[in-house]
Amino acid sequence: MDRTRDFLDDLSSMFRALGDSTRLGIVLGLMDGERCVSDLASSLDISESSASHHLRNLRQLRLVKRRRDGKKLFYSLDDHHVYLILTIGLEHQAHKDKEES
Amino acid sequence: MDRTRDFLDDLSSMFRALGDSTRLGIVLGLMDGERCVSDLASSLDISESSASHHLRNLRQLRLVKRRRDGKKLFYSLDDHHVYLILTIGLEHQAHKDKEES
DNA sequence: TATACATATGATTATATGTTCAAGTGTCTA
DNA sequence: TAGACACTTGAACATATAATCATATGTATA
Repeated sequence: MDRTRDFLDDLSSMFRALGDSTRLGIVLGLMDGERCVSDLASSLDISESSASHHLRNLRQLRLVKRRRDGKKLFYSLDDHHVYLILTIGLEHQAHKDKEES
Repeated sequence: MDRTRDFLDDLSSMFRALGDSTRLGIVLGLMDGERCVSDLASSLDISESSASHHLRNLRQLRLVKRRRDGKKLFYSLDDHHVYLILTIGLEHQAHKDKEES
């Protein structure tokens, strides 16, 4: 009955999902709007299979959602919080980079 | 010369650091203020060695900082962005939990 | 300065995770 | 309805990572 543990596990899973540079590239690529798999794969220079695996991971954690249009599946960020977390992460990183120079 | 890649690697490293439930427990435990290693270790029910390893990881990424007072080392969050990211993460998770019920 | 305390570090090992490849599913169009 | 497209899935493998244990370091105090 340890909800604290589950909560920690769930939240850390979300951060872990963003903790892979390929997946992070994907979600950052979705900040401007929806994209289909082949588009993401080619712009990130990864295989469609790899993109698909990562998108599955992100979708299971409800970080992204998708809709079908014909043969294509368009992915987008699922929730405003995801956008916020990414924005602050970007700020944090920019701030660190500035300090280092 | 690929700064984009480095930027992605650095940012994903930060998220990855928060993507382990033990480390996440540590930083959440620091949201209320500084704590020493033995204190963190006992409250999270982990060994001091494990706590120390994780704190080292977090410190290398500049997510936490420390100060010495006598024999003890007091750790705290390094930067306001870290606090913000955690806050939004907590909100996101609470929001998801609510939807699920 | 010897001892205890608080923490750090390095090596080892077991597990988790990302990538790849081959095969499968769903959708459109000729 | 056959073929092409767009994507998904599962298995296999290689690498990354966390936990543990033994040892080392830094600090206070008797």
